[in-house]
Amino acid sequence: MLFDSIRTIVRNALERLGLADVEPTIELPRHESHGDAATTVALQVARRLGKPPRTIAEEIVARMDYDPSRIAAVEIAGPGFINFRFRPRYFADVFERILDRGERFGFSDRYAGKRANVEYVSANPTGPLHPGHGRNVALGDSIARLLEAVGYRVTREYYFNNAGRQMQNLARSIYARYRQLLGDTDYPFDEENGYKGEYIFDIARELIAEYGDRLRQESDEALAICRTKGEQWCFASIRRTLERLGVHHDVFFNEHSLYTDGHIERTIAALRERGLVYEKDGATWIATTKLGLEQDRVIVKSTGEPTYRLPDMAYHCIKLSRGDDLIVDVFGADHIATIQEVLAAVGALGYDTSRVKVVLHQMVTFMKDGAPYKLSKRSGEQYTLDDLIDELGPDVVRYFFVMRAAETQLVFDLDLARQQSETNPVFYLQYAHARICSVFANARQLGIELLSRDALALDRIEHPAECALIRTLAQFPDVVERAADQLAPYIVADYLHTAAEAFHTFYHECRILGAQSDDLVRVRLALADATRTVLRNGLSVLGVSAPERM
RNA sequence: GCGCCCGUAGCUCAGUGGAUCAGAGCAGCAGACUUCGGAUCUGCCGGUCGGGGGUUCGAAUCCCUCCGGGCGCGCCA
Repeated sequence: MLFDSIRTIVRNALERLGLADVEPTIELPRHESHGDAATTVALQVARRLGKPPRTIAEEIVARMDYDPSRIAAVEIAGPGFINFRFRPRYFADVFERILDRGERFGFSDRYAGKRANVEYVSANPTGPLHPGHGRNVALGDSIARLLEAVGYRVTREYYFNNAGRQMQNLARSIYARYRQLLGDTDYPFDEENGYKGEYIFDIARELIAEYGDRLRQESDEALAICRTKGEQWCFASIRRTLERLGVHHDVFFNEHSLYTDGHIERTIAALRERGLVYEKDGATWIATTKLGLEQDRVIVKSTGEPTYRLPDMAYHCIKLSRGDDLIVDVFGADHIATIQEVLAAVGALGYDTSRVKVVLHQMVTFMKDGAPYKLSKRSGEQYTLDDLIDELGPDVVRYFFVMRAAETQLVFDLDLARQQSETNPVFYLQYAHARICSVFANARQLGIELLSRDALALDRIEHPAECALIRTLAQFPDVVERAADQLAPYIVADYLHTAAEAFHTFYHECRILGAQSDDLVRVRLALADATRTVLRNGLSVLGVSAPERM
C-alpha cells in the first residue's frame, strides 16, 4: 500500500527499458537517511544484463516519470540502490487509501474462498491444562485468527483420545483415591503410572457425592464410571480454561471414531497395498525406511492394539481428503519424530502433504523465584494454566505466549510477568488504544465529529510525525499477510509495538484537539482513529482485548 | 551415536530465501509539555552477531566443521 505508486513508477521505467518481465522489489530502507522507499531492482538484473548495477540504476532513473509534488527526490546510492523521498502529499494519498478500508483496514480477502483447518490444543482429557499448554493454545488460536484476517474460512479442530492406556490410568487413579477417601487408606495407588494431582481427589469426592460407597465393590463397571466421570470432569476443566482465553473449537475429533468408522483398517490396507507393511516379532511394522526415514516403526503391537502412529496417519488422511486448502498442525517440539513418520506415510498413500503445515513450537521454561519451575501433570504439581490466568490475566497470558517466534525456547518468568505489570508490552499497546479513546471522548464533549474521508483536508498533512505515523500504519496489511503466510503471530505483536510507538510520538509532537485549524483537528482525529483501528484489529488477531480505558 | 530447533547488547528477542553503518524492548544513566491520560516522550550507555574455516565484489544471513543449550530417537501418547 505504501509503495503502490512507487512500484508503478519503477515498472513503467523498466518497461521503457525492455524489462517489462521484471518484478521490482520495493523496500523500506533500514535507515531514514536513505529515504522513504528503495528498490534493489538494478542489482537484481545486473547479472542478467552484464552491466554494472549503478549504470543500470542511472538508466532506470532517467526513464522515470513521477509527480514532483509527491516525490521530492530520487537518488542512486551505494552499489545501485534507488532511493525515493516522499513529500507529505504522498503520505496524504496513502492515508486516503487507509481511510477507504475503514474498520477492516489490515484485513484482506486475498485468500477468499479458501478453507483452512487448524488443529491445536488436542490435549487428552486426563487433567487440567498446564501452563505449558498455553503456548500451543495461544499460538494455534492466533494463527487461526490470522488466517481469517487474510480471508480463509477457518475450522478450529481439537483431536483427542478418550480410550487407551492413559484413560485407564486416569480411571484407576480416580478409583484409588475414591477408595482411600472412603477410608480404605491402604488401597494401593499406582505411583508409577497414576495421576497424582489434587484434582483426582476432587473427582473422587464428586463420585462419593453422587454414588456414596456403591462403587466400593471393585469391578469393570466401577472403573468405567470412574473413567467417564474423569473424562467429563477434565474436559469441563479444559473447556473452561479455553473459554477464559477466548478460544473455541469447531470440531472435537475423537480418535476412537477412526476405529468404529473403519479408517484404521482402510489405512493399514492401503499401506499394505503399497508394500509398506510387514510382520515381525508378532507385530505389524511400517517400512518408513523405504520412505527415507531412519528406521521402521511398529504400527500394530503384538497385542493387536495399534500404536498411536496408525490413528495419526488415518486422521491425517481424513483431514487431507476433506478438501481444505491448508491444514495446520500446531505441535510441541516433542512431536518432531511422529510428524515426519505420519507425513511420509500419508504422502506415500498419494495425498498432497504440501497442504499440511506443521508449526512446531519449542518448549516453555517457566521461572519462578529465580529457578526453573517444573510442571508436570503426573508429578503432583498443582500449578495449572488456569492459575497462570488468575495471576496475570488472559491478555498478558496470550500475549506472552505469542510474542516470540515459535522455534525459540520461550523463557517465561512468572515473577517478572507479574511485576512487569507497569512496563508490560501488552499494557503499552492497550494504553495507546485507551488514550485514543480518551481523545475521542474529549472530542465528543467539545462537539467535534469525525469527518468522512471526502470532507477531510488531507493537504493539511505536513508534520514529520504525521507522515511517520502514516508510514507505519500503511505497513499493517503487509504485516498481517506476512504473518499469515509464515504462520507467525509474533510478527504482528512486534509490529503493534512500533505502531503504538509511532502514535505516542505523534501524540507528543502534534496536538490533536488543540491544533491550529479546525481542518487540522479533523485530519489528526482521523489519523488517531486509523491508529485505533490498527491497534484494535492487530490485538484481535492476537486474541488480546483493546480496552477503552484502563 | 542419529534427527530437528536454538546460540545476536547485562536479560528477553527482531533482523522479511545475501547487498546502502548490526536493531528493539527490559534493566542502567540523563532529560521533557502551564493545555488532549507521565502506564507517555527524547537522548545516552551497551555487541570481535558462540569459535574456526570456505564460497563471493559483499555473509548475522549460504556451505563445512567444532563447541554449548533444548526436544525427540519405545510393541508410551
